[in-house]
This record gives sequence, C-alpha cells and structure tokens, in this order.
Amino acid sequence: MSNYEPLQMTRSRRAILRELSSAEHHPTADEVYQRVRRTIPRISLATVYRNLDILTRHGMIRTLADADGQRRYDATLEDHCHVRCEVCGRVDDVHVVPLEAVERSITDASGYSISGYSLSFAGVCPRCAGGGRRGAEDAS
Amino acid sequence: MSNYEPLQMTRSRRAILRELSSAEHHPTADEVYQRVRRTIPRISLATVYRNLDILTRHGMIRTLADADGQRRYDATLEDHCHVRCEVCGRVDDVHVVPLEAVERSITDASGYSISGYSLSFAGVCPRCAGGGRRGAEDAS
DNA sequence: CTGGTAATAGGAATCGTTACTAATACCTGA
DNA sequence: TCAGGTATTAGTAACGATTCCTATTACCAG
Ligand SMILES: [Mn+2]
Ligand SMILES: [Mn+2]
Ligand SMILES: [Zn+2]
Ligand SMILES: [Zn+2]
Repeated sequence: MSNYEPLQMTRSRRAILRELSSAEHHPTADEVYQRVRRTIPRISLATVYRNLDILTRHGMIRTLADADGQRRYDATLEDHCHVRCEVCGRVDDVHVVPLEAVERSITDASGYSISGYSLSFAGVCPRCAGGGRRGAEDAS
Repeated sequence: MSNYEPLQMTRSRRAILRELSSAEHHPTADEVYQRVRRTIPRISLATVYRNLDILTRHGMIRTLADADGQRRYDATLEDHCHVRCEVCGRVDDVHVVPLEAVERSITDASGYSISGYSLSFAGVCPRCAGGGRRGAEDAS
C-alpha cells in the first residue's frame, strides 16, 4: 500500500514533507501550514491539505484520526502507539510493544496518566473486498 | 473517570442511550438522530449531539474517532478493538486480545483484509496533570 | 401548584476540510 | 534553449459535521 501514480517532488511538497519530518509532535494541517509559510510565504492552506493527502496516499506519511475535530500528521511510517492528552490534545509517540498490562508500562514510559486505550485496525471488509465495488450502507 | 455533576434521565437521553445500545455497528450522530426520531419525531439533532457528549463525559458511552470526518458512538464500555473498512467506513468490534501477530487473527476473526493497525491511548500528560490547569500549547 | 433549574428545539454560526478555476511550475522531447 | 502539454498551485467559495445561542419547555423539590 505505498504506490499510486508517479508524483513530482515539487518545492511545496518537499517543504511540507521536511517540515513534518522535523516536527516532534504530530502537527495539524494548519500547524504544518504555519511552519511551511516561513519558507514559502505564498503557499496556500489548500495546497498543504492536498499534499498531506497525496503524501498519505503514497504511503510517505500517515494521517492520524484525532478524537477532537482535526487530523494530525505523522512522518513515522512504522506502526507505533500514540498517547493523546485529553486536556491539551497533544499526541506523543509511545515505544512499547503489546498491550495486556501495557497500560502500566505506557504510564511509566510516557509519564502520562492513562485512562484507556483505543486499538483500531484499518482494512477492507468482506463486503467491500468481494463482489460490489461500493460498500453496503448498513448491511448486516 | 465516570462522574460529573448529577444528570437527569430525560426521555431524549434515555431514547438515545437505548438506541445506541441496541445498534449493532457504531452509529454516527446523524444515524442515532434518524433512529431516535422514530420515537421522538420532534427531537433536535443538536440535542442528540449534546447528549452523546454528555453521556460520554459521564462514562456511559464511548465516542470513537473516525479517520473520516465523522465521529461514531459505542455503548460498549470495556476497552476493545475496532476494524474500520477503508472503503465503506463501517466500524466493527473485534474480540481478540493483544497484537504482535494479531493482524493474522484479526483477519481470520473478522474476514477483513488488514493493512495496518492503530493503537492509541488516552490520558493526561505530565504537563497537564502537574501545575497548570491548562495544557501548554506546544511546550517541548 | 409554584418557583427555579436543567434540558430542548430550531436555526445560525463555526471551523476543519474540499472543490473549483484560472494562472504557474515542471517536464520532456525537438 | 524552447515550445507544448500536463501537473500543481493560489485564492476563494462551498461543504458538512459539530457547536453555539436563546426563547421555550420539561422536570423537580418544596
Ligand atoms: Mn507518531
Ligand atoms: Mn465497539
Ligand atoms: Zn496535556
Ligand atoms: Zn466495507
């Protein structure tokens, strides 16, 4: 899952990718925009969104679902865990392996006080993988 | 993390909770709205949103972050895994324990074709747990 | 009942994200 | 180096999910 059509490495694209790679804490699209603007003042927010999406589809970055409204982006490709602070919303990486009694180690490793975890897989369901190209609305 | 101020069990609130408990696949706010309308035709979508939020803050239901725009709600309180179809967006529960080589079992148990997982914990970071009541914007 | 507080309906307002379009950047081949 | 053709962009309008606002209504205790 990391190729599509070829893609040019434009100035905007490179700047966005570089900014994201050097960012320490999973910036939102707007945060990436603000930072890239220091290099390319006339860049458009729409360009940032479009490229974050394209880079994600090409498997060059990851888009994270935030419990709050906005998405966050991550230049780290390997699967890893995240801790999101329920107060300020910041998202940090956590480097621990499985779960079970992981909450304990997560607490130790990150200093966060954990109240719960959320593990979700992404994939294609049988309904969509099989026959029809479009997923059933609410088939059961 | 499951109490706040007291809360009345109004007709709307009860209907929303009941509808969510009997729903099989993590409905969106609008889906809950559509279903509750069959019982309370004049209920407002804002009321549904407000109550889903209140019930979540009271630990009576869970709010799920969807990679797509909209949130989904879950009446199952215990931590468990979810599989989201990248095509139709539906979210199913998965009953397996840890991860490691879990992708395999997830695939078998759900029939989904898994392309990756996302495990994130929720909690309060040291910065927010300690001193200030407000989380630092971007302190590092 | 009656007064006081919590909750609601309805609709406007927000805000993150997308869509659209004319203008540019970029690439490739002559 | 230059022209032609395609990909990308800036700027802005449009969208849709969620939240806010406020007059009205439901609910509860006394
Ligand atoms: Mn990360
Ligand atoms: Mn669930
Ligand atoms: Zn925090
Ligand atoms: Zn599907």
